[in-house]
Amino acid sequence: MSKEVRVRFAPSPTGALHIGGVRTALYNYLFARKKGGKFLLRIEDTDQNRFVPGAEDYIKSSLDWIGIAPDESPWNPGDCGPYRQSERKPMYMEYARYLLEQGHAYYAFDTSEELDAMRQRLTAARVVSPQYNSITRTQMKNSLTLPADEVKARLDSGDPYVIRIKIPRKEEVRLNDMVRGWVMVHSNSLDDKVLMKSDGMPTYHLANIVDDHLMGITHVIRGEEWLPSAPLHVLLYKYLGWEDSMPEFAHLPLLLKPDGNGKLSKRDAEKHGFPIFPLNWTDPISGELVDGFRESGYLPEAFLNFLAFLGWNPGDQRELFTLDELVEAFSIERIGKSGTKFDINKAKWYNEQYLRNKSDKVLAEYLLADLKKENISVSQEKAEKIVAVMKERATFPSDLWQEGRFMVFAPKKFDEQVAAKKWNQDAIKVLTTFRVKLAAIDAVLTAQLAREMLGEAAAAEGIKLGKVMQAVRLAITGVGAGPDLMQIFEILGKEELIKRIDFALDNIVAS
RNA sequence: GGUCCGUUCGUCUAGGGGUUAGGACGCAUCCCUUUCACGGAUGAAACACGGGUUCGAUUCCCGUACGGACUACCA
Repeated sequence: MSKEVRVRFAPSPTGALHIGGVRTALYNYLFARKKGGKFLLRIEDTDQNRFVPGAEDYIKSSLDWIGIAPDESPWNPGDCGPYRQSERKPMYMEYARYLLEQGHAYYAFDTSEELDAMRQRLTAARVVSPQYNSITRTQMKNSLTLPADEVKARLDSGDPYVIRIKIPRKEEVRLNDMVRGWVMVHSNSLDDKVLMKSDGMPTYHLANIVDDHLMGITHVIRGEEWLPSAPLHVLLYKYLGWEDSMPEFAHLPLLLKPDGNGKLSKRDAEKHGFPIFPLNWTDPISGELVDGFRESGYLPEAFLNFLAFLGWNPGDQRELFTLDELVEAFSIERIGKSGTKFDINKAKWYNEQYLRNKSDKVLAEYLLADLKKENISVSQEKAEKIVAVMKERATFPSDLWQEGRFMVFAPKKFDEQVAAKKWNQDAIKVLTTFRVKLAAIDAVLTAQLAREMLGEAAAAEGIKLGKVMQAVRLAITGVGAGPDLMQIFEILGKEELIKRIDFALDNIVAS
């Protein structure tokens, strides 16, 4: 029997959660569900300088929005807590000490000025990669170069120090990535990364390995930006004696800019006018607001579906998937290797698909909510009729109202181009006759009845209905295009129609 | 610069030693329709380049180019 799958999403609370992060979380979630395992969330807040208030709530809300809440998290702890690295601070030193004892790590006392000087010296000497490594460490202030008593004295006196990993000089480090296959790196291209910072906090590298091990993580699914440091992580598992339980790695392709190249960034959102964050976010320091998919009118199921397909596909030609269907279809093997450009058109298309699949009842709620903001009230019945005819042309729920304002408000002005082309004596005659007929009926105006009456009006004037339809539409809605006119007539009703015809007759100026 | 990763229509991608290289978004045309939209149909549109290996390569290998990530006491 194989071990229960446990995966984690491990964001840093340094600002709004980027869409790429949401995708990483989603893939982790899908994999966990598919394998009947657990999806955990761990907050990686070891850098106290970069902590941003509210970022953690933002992460939670984002995942909740698309329905992928973690099984274990700071706000829903399991047996492996705490789930914030800052709260796990006391746990890391033990492992750093073990590394020290085993000779795989050492104390370093260099100041940042000394480190800068070292890098400058190496750069000046045209060393290809100036780094703290097996060669340069012999010239720096650390427990490898300093006499033992001085090291002890420094530690005892509370001198600031860091603990660095001692990367072996000649070793081939390899890992079998689930999306990329074998990746090999020679240890001489690795540097002696800091494991414990002088403030007593671990760096990402140590904390990550320790926590993943302690939390029983079986698969690490994360962004490709981590691939270069994965060999370091492999080495840490080995030195900590956890090689046998080392998780499998899957490095996800990055999300790229829609135009040109480069990683998708906040600037792209501003430049192209579409969101790249799941929810609205106001920076607590600058006060700057960035738009979210949710507030921009994207439905969570559409956003989710869109996101899943950024770098993954099911291998067949289906494109519309619910979360459950995604779970069913998901596999890491079908994740692509290359970076993915972000195309907002596809996101809009998904939104349209999901919007149209919603019932008129649900859609009416969106409409009613928008109407309420403007203190307009219409009946549930009328709202449902309106959305029924509007939904085929809407991308966002707000379009239901924005594109259909004429359903409530009579036009005050009329599209001049349409008026110039279509408004003529024939139109005026037909409308006038139609108005008379309308005033004479008692029955409730249905689309079918409206159609008959308008046809009769045209026939009475000896005019082909098709010739004047657009003018009629103009008179009633103010514009030249829209949903089926007879449906609009039915929704508007007799009285409103008469009013609008009268107004149009008085106000449209024919050219 | 160095290390690592990648490269099929504009975009997301399927495929894989012999295919008319398939689908989706977007675009165009046509049909439906009183209009627009929806829907339907059709079309334009791709294997980065150069060498191998092979009877045959877009597919395998090697280079080149291009792109990306990383190169902090940030994650």
